[in-house]
Amino acid sequence: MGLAKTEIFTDTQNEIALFAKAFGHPARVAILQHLFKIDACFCGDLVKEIGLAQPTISQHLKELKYLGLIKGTVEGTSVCYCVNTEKWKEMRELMQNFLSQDILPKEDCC
Amino acid sequence: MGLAKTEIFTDTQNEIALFAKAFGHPARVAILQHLFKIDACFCGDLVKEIGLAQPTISQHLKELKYLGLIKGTVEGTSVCYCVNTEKWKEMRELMQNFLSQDILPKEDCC
DNA sequence: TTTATTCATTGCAATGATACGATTAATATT
DNA sequence: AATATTAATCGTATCATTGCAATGAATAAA
Repeated sequence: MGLAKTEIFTDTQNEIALFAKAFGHPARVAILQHLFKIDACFCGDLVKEIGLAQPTISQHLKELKYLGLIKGTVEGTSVCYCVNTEKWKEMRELMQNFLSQDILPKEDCC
Repeated sequence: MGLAKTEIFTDTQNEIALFAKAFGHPARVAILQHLFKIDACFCGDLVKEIGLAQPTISQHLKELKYLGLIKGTVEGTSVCYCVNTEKWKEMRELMQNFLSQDILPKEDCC
């Protein structure tokens, strides 16, 4: 059916999946890396930097903005994007919890 | 076109996206959490635990196995699944590098 | 005001992902 | 051998995602 049955999972599981899905495309990974590297960036610069069409970049930015991972403020005809560090840390906390489940060293069973 | 243009991104960016996509579904998050919790698990147990049909769980397991994050060994009619801790740590290294880009405290620009 | 620039939105085509019923393959059990 | 159990695979339906051309909206520059 192409639809994830979110209702049978915990909030945490769904939240992890949502953030992970945002990183599930190399363009969004590249956008975030670039925003971290140069602090702030206009959409047009990202189009040049990444190499995808402007509507495509705009769409990826929209998703990242929807999750709160980036912010965008209008500056004349341009829009300045940057990482929302507050939300980023919140997300990282969640993801690192998930990634660090194996603190206790265990033997692989199979 | 529904196709990510992987050729215009770096290997690292594509790799991050691949692993992230694996965590982009709550069922796979739940499967991994359960495998960590009880060390090893049969497919049938996961079907009961998660609440999705057996073919669906089997499909999710296949993806996790393809990425090397889990291992599965046949035990009679059952298949025992467990986390591949080696690969898991490798993946975590990659993801944590990405998640820790903001070590230097910066001001949000917008 | 006219033109240019910048970016969002819309609409479309193509592909991917999710879910499951039905079936198949393999081993255990009787 | 016949049956049961377990899990993979196949086929199919449905929705999601990706990408871009075309267009629209808003501000800046002439």
